[in-house]
Amino acid sequence: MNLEEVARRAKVSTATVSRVLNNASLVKSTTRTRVMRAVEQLKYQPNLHARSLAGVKSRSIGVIVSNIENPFFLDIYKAVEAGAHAEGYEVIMANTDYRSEQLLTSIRLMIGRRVAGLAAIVSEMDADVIAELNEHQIPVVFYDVGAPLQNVTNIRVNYRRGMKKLIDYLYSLGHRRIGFVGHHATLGPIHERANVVLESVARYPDLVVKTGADVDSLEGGRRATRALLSADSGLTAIVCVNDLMAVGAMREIRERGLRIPEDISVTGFDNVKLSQFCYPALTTVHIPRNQIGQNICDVLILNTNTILEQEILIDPELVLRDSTGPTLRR
Amino acid sequence: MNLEEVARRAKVSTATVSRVLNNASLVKSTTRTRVMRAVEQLKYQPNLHARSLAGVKSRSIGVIVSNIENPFFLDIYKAVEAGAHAEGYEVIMANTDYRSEQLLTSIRLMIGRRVAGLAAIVSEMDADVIAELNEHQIPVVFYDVGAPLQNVTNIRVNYRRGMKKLIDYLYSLGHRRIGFVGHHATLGPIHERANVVLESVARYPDLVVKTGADVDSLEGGRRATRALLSADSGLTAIVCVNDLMAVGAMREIRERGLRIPEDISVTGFDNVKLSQFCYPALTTVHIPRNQIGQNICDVLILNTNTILEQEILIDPELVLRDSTGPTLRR
DNA sequence: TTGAAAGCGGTACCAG
DNA sequence: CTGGTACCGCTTTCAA
Repeated sequence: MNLEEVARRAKVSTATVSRVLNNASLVKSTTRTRVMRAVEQLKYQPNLHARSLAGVKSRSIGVIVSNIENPFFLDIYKAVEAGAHAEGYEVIMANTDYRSEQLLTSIRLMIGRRVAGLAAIVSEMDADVIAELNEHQIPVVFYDVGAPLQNVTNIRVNYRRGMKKLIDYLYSLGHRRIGFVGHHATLGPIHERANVVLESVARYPDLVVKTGADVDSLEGGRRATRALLSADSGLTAIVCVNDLMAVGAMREIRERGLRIPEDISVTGFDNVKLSQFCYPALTTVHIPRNQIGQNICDVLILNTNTILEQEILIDPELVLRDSTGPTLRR
Repeated sequence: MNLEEVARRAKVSTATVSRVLNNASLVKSTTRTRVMRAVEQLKYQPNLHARSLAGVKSRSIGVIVSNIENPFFLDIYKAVEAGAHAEGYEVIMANTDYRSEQLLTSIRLMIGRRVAGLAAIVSEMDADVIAELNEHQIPVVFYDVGAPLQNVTNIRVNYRRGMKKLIDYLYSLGHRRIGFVGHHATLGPIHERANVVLESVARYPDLVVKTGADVDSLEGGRRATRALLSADSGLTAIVCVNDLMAVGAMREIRERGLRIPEDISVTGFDNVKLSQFCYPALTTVHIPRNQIGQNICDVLILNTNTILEQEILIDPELVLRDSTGPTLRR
C-alpha cells in the first residue's frame, strides 16, 4: 500500500497525493476530495521511513532514562512527551538500566533514527559517549551529568543544597548515626548526593555515616537497609537516594518491628507521587519533574536556548512529612 | 554522513560497505578492516529509515498500553522488551491514557513505522479500530479486549474467576457491605472485573455492593474511596480494580482514622511489586505479567502461534496478605 | 493546478 | 570478492 496505488485509484500523480496529504500548496478542491476518498478507501498509511528519508525535518526526539521503573524518570518522560505532542513531535524512549553499554547502544539507535534532539536523563556516562555525541550535529540535553559542550545543554539540580537541607534537618532532630542508601550508580566518586552525606561528617564531628547500596528499586532499598541495620543496629535515620528506595527501606524497618519515625527516621528524594501515598508519608526533597520536562522540550524543539552551552540550575526544596522525627534512642 | 562517504574513504563501493556492515557474504579481510576503519573514523551510523525502506524485514514491534504510570502495564512492557531484545528486535511504546482517539493515533503511528507486529494492552477499543487493523496485514495481540480475528491473537485473563475468589473470600470473612473502586474504563457494561462484583449480589442475597470510579492512579483510588465512604460509612471492605488504586484507597482510609483491616479491608488486583511494599501489604490477585510479555513475543516475533486466531487464557490466583481480615463491625 | 523526475540512504541482485 | 545499479516510498523542484 503506497502512494502510487492511491494515485492510480484517484487518477492523479503521486505528487498530487503527496500535496493533499501534507495539505500544502494549492490543489483544486475536486481533486483533493477525490484523493481523500482514495486514501480513505484504501486505508492508506504513509510509510514514515520513506517520509523521513525524503528529507523532511525529523519530527521526533529521543529520551533516554536510566530506570523507567523509577517514577522519577517516568514523570520526566511523560512531561517531555506532553510538551512534544503539543508541538506535533513524537518521542522515542529508551531505558538503560544504568548500564553504560546500553546507553551507547541507545544513543546509536537514536542517531540511526535521526531524531531532531536527544535528552539523556542518566547517571551513567562515559567521556567517549559524550565525544561520540558531539561528532553528530544533534542537539542534546543532559540531566545530572555531562560537561558543557557545543550544542549540549545541561540541566542540573543542586543536589548538594537539597541533601544538605536534609542532613541539617536530621541533625537538628538529634540524629547522630545515619545510614545512607544509594544505588550502585550513585556511589561513584562523582556523585553529589552520596558525597554530600559523606562530607557532612566534616561539618558535624559527632556525626557517623554508614553507606550501603543496591539496585534502584523497592527491593534494592529493602536489601540495602537490611544490610545497613544488620551491620549497625544503632542507626537512627536512613537517608535514601530517592523515594523508591526509601519505600523499600521502610518496609524492611517495619519488618524488624521498629516504628517510623519513633525508632528510625527515613527520608527520600525526588518527591514522587508515591511518597505521599506510602505509610508513613515520606519526608523528601522536591525535584520539579514537570519543569525539567518542559525545559527539555524548550531546548530541543523550540530552540529556546538563547545561549547554547547553557546550564539550567534547579534549587530543590525540602518537603517535611511523617517519616522523620526526633530520635528517642541514643 | 552516509554510506557513500564511508565508501569513498575506504576506496570501495557502497555495496561493499553495506556487506561489511551486515557482516554478510564474503569480503576479503583486508578490505573489511579498511572499511571498518573508515566507519570508525567517521563515526558512521546507518540511517535506519533508509535501511528499513530498502526492504529489510522490520526489526521492531509496537506495544500500546492504556496507562504507563500503572506498574501493571509497565511490567508487561518491560517483559516484552526483554523478549524482543533477546531476538534483536526493538520495541516502540505508546501510551493512550485510556483515550480511544489516542489509541487510533498510536495504531496509525505504528503502522506508519511498519512494525513487524503490534500488541495492544488496552481497555478502550472500538470496532472500527479493530477493522482498520485488520486491513493491514500486521500480526496483532490483544490483551483483555477484542474479538478473535484473522491474524490476531487474544490473551485474556479470567478476571471472572479471580474476582470471584476475592469476593468469596471477603464474604467468608463476614463482609456484607462492599465498595468497588474502578476507573472509568472498567465501568463499561463489557468489563468483567466490575461485572463480577455486581453479579455476586445475586449469589449472596445479603450482600450490598456500591461502586465508584475515578482515574486510574493513586489519586484516583483515593478520591473514589472518599466518595464511596462519604456516601456509605457502613462499608467494611473496598475492592479495587487494581493495586495502584488500592494503595490510593488505603491512604484515604487511614486519613479517616480507620484501621486496615480491623475497620475496613482492602483488596487490589494484579499483584504488582508495590502491593508487597505498601502498608499493610495488599491482598490481591496475581496476574503473570512476565508470562504475558513472553506470550506476546512468542506470537509476534517467533510466530509460535500454531493456530492463528488463537486465544491464550490465564487463570489468576489469589494472594492473601495483611490488608484483609474479618469484619469487626456490623 | 498538476505531472515528471531527481534524489534521500540503504540493500541486494547481477555481472565481472 | 567487488562494483554497478535498480529499486524501496515519499517529497520537492521544475515545467507544462
